[in-house]
Parts: sequence; C-alpha cells; structure tokens
Amino acid sequence: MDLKQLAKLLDLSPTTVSRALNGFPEVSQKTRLRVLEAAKEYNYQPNAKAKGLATGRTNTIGHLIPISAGHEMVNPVFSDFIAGASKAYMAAGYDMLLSLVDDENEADAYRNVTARGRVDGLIVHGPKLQDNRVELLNSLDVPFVVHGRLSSSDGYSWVDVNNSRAFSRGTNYLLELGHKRVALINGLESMVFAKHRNDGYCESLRTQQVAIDSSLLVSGEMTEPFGYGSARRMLQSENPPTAFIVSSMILAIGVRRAIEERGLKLGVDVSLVAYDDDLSYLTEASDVPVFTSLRSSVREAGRRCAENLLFLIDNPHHEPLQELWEASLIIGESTGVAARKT
Amino acid sequence: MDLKQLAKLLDLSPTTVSRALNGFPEVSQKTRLRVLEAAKEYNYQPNAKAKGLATGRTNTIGHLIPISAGHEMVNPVFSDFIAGASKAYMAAGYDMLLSLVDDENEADAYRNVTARGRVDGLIVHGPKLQDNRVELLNSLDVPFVVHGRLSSSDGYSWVDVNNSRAFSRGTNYLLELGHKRVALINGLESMVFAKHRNDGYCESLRTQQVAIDSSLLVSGEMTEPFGYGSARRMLQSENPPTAFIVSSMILAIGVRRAIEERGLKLGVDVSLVAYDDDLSYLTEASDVPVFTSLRSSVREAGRRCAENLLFLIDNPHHEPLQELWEASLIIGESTGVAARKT
DNA sequence: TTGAAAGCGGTACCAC
DNA sequence: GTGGTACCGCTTTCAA
Repeated sequence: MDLKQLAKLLDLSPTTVSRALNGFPEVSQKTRLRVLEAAKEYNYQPNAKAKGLATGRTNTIGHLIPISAGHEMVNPVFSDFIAGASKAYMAAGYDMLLSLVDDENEADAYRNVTARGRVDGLIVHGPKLQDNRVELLNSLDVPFVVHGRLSSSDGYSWVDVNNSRAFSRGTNYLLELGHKRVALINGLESMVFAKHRNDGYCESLRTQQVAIDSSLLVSGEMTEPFGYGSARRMLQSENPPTAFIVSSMILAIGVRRAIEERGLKLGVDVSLVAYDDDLSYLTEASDVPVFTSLRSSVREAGRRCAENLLFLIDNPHHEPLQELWEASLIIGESTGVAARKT
Repeated sequence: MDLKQLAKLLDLSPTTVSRALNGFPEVSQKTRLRVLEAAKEYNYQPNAKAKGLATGRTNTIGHLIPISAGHEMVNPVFSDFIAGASKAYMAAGYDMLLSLVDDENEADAYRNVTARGRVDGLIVHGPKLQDNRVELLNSLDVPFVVHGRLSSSDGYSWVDVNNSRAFSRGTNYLLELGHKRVALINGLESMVFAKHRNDGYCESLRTQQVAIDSSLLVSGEMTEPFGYGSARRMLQSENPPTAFIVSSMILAIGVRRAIEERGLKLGVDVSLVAYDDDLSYLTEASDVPVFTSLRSSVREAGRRCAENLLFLIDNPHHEPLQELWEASLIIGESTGVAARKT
C-alpha cells in the first residue's frame, strides 16, 4: 500500500493525503480523519527511502563502534549504551544504523556513511587521546555527539561521566580503610576515559601523601585474562597490593579469581573497588559496603547522547551540548564496591 | 557530488556513468576507467536512498533485539553476535539496522520496519517456546534467519548451536567426576535455548541413572543476582549440590560468589561448568580442565546467520538454510569449564 | 481547502 | 557503446 493507492481509494490527491498524514494545518478536519482512519485500516506506512529522498532526511542515526583490530573485542557496556539510545530513537521515530569498524577504516567509514546520505547524525564512541574524528566530522558537516571526551573538551557536543572524580573517590575510600598499597587495573592507555580514571587515582594518592608506585599501575584491554594476569603478577610480588581499584566488571572477574586463587579472602585480606559492576544484590547478603550498578547509568548515557543529538539535528546552529555527569558514580551512592577494612 | 554532476564533469550521460560504476559489461574499458578514477577523485558515493528507491533494495539488514520489558536487560552475548554479523555485512556492502523492542511491540516493530521498506531481510533473535514471529515474517514475505530455533525446526532458516548436546556433555563430565548432585542454573523458561539445555541436562542424568531433583533446577533472567541467589539458596539447603552447570558467564559470576561466600573452594569442594565463559587463560595458570570461550563462537554464529541471510536475499526461492552447530560447544574442546574432582 | 506537477538521485528500458 | 527518458514513492511549491 503506497500513497497513491491510498489516495485513489479515498478519492483524494496524493498531495492531500500526504498533508493529512503529516499534520499540515490546511487540511480540513473531516478529510484528515478520513485519511488517518484509512491509513490505519490499510496499515499504510510511508516508504522510508522515498520520504528520505524527498525530504533530505533519513531519520536514522549512525553508531560506528570501534573494535580493536586485532582481537575483535566489543566492550560489553556498548550493549547497554545502545539500549538507552535505541529507546530514545524509537520514541522520536528514528532508526539506528550500527557498524563495527576497526581503527584503520574508521575515517573511511565515517565518510562513507555520510556521503551516501544514510544518517542524519552520528554518535562517536570510544574517544581516544589521539583522535581526529571531531575534526573529520566537522569537516563533513554532520551533527554528532561524542560519548566521552577527547583530549580537549571544547567545540563539540559530548556526554561524559566524571571518571576522574569517580576514581579519586574510589581510591580515597580504599585509603580511608587504611590501605597503603592500592593497585589500579585500568583500560587501554590510548583511551581518554582511562586517562581520566588514572588522573583521579593519582590525584587521590597525591592528596593523601601516598607515593605512586608504578608497579601497581597497569593499563590494558578490558578482558578477564588481562585482569587476572595483572592481579596475579602483583599479588605474587614481594610487596603486593592490599587493595585494587578496577576499571570494569570484566577486569574485576579476573582480579577476583587471582585473589581467590592466591588463597586470599576478598574483603578480609584484600579490598576491591570495581567500577562498573552490578553488585547491588550484595547489600542484602553481606555487610560489605556495596553500591549499585553502572549498567543502568550507561543506558542513561545512551539516552542522553541520543536526545542531545536529536536536538542538535533539529537545531543545526545551536551551540554544542556538553554534559558532565556525576550520577551513579559517586562512591557511597552507586559505584560498585566490595571492600572491607584490612 | 552526485551522479549528474559527475556525468557532466566527464562529459558523459548519467546512464553511462551509472553503468560504469556498477560494472555493466557494455561500457568501454576506456570510459570505465575514466569514470572510476573520477569517482575516486571526487569521492563520489551513490545516495543510498535514491539507489534504494530505484532498485527496490536497501542493502540493509534489520536486527530487532527483544528486551525483557520490565528490566531493560540486554543479553551481553548480543554484542558478540552483532560483531560477527556486522563484519559479514560490511564485506558485502550491507548496513545493519538495529532496534531494541520489548515483547509487546514486537509484532508492530516487524510490520513497521518491513512496511516502510527499510530492510532487505531480518535476523530473528531470542526465539521463544511461544513464538509467532516465523509465521508473521512469512506472511510479510521478507527473508529472515533465526538465531536459534523455535519449538519446531521446520520450514524456516536458522542457525543454532547444539545446546542440548553441550549440556548433556557438561553434565556427563560432572557426573564422571563423581558428582551425584549437579545443579542447573538456567536461562528463562520461555526461551527455547533454555529448554534445549534443560533437555540435555535431564537426558544426561537419566542415562546415568541419577534421579532428577527439581530443587536443583532453576530458570531465570541471566543476571548475576539471579545466579548468586539461586546458588546461595541451594548451598544453604540441608542437601546442597556439589556441582553446578550454569547457563551463562554472568550467572556464573553470581554462582562463584555464592560458593566463595559459603567458604567453599571451587574445584575442591564444588565443581562448576559455565557455559559461555572465557577462561582460556586458565589453561596456563592452573590445572583445572579448561576450554575456550563461547564468545568467539557467538561471533561466528552472527557471521553465519548474516551470510545465510544474504544468500537467501539473492536466492529468493531457495529452500531454508539450517545449521546445527557443534563447533566450540564440545566439552573437551571449547566450552568454558572450570571443574575438579570432588 | 485541494490538486497538478516538478523534483529528490539514482536505475533501466529503449532507441540510436 | 552511449544517451534520452520514464519511474521508484514521497514532499512541496504553485495555481486554482
């Protein structure tokens, strides 16, 4: 069922039917109702390609998700982010175009998707310290919102959680428990979020006059093996850490296993603060301090990015939207934590 | 830069340029080269909407991912599946349209996306015991491939891993270690994969003449809290299990924690077989039998689904493609396992 | 308030 | 081998 057929059925011109369907004011109430009713009855849906061709819009947002070229890892938090964004798009009548691209083809992927007119806007995932995507997208003249920040925070739209604050609080928390040797198991050094987390950790140690021991500081792929291997190595050293602050749930699984394997007891011998864990259920089950998940807040970040982008699409000359976001990251309120005094 | 401009620049008709670009044979080698070169130079990309409108194709595959309406959970394995599929699409020049839909709006979402002509085909995720999507999609006359199977395996295309076999092997493995009380922590009862896993588990017990104890059998959302709560309850009972077979890595995290909290030692007091864990690194680090990850095989499943679908799109009247897949699920080769004799 | 007709940017038939 | 032209399904002037 297309517009023409529907028009013929109603004995109206396609023009009028289109106007009625799109809520133009000049259509009489009577015809509008007739049209809407018929559209519903015949389950008419306008062809997206035709509509897009005519309007220049696609009602589609592109998400190009970077994957580490070597080991096609996808960060699992993306699924939560995507879930939040998808909801916003659905509500606004937008679709989501998803592509996983490896770093080498990234620029081409952006050029491609815009040149072919597939999207009205883009979400930029996984900003890195060396990142030219903002520059590229500005030159392509397409609206976009970055999830996270680049090395500079100026001149583009972004939504970010306050990673440095979260990690200084987490570290403070462990220091207050009496720990002197707090290890940081972090994400890849090239990622901005990891730098921010590292900054927070270091700042906390500096403020508390604790020397930074580089042997307690690692960065890597957020995988269970990396968490396990790093923690294991540290725990086997002659001067092991008594506490860990860890950058993701996946890493934390590995860290826990290393702790367990070493015969140490979590919360007794070793403390652990994991960044994006979902340990809320422990509040009922034990007396370790525990706060709720980052998963729901990543979903919220997805929603915010999406909504900001949709706004920017409708308001092309608006200044950049920037949200630094504390929610659910404040230790004592929501970050995943499982720790106990040594 | 559009076709017309490019044609004018080359002093050719749009027709010829289009033909040259699309590899039609009747174009002279000389013009073809000129055209291709110019296209590259001006970074010409055909407008996807226009092309789609003219050809009736969209070069887009839709993935409608069901989310449990209540607690917007996204199964994290989806990100791996998506990664595999995305790669196949990329190679074939297709894009992926992703939408998360809650169960109530599912049928509408399928109708919508097809009626608006947004996709050339669909991947069906998360088949349930009660599922009318195959029927619906057949009536909508759109190519699709199911990841998994419905209650019936006939008359549609699917790619599935042999869940029942994987779980009977896992259970057998535990029984051979001497366990008599093996608990199954499974996914939601409404899901077909959970039924298949349950079938495998039960079959193994039956074959080994071990009575099925329904108190050792639970189904639920694949979350850490559910795994934790279930394992905890079982371990506290007067007749606790000595081994667990668990339906996902996320569940296994919870189960491990319950074991640990109880003061039991994994691999000594209790054995655990987790279905989609990534414990490959343990092979170096310990002497428990360990096999590699399901994550990479879910990625592979994504690739297979995608490739089968693309084939079906090009061969509309081909009979259904059906792949029952053992790879990486055979205990002793690849399923995530961490267990030890009691 | 309604309709005719000209695009949007390609493809594909038909003639040359 | 190449070009003219109708058309894909919708929106949007312009005229009535």
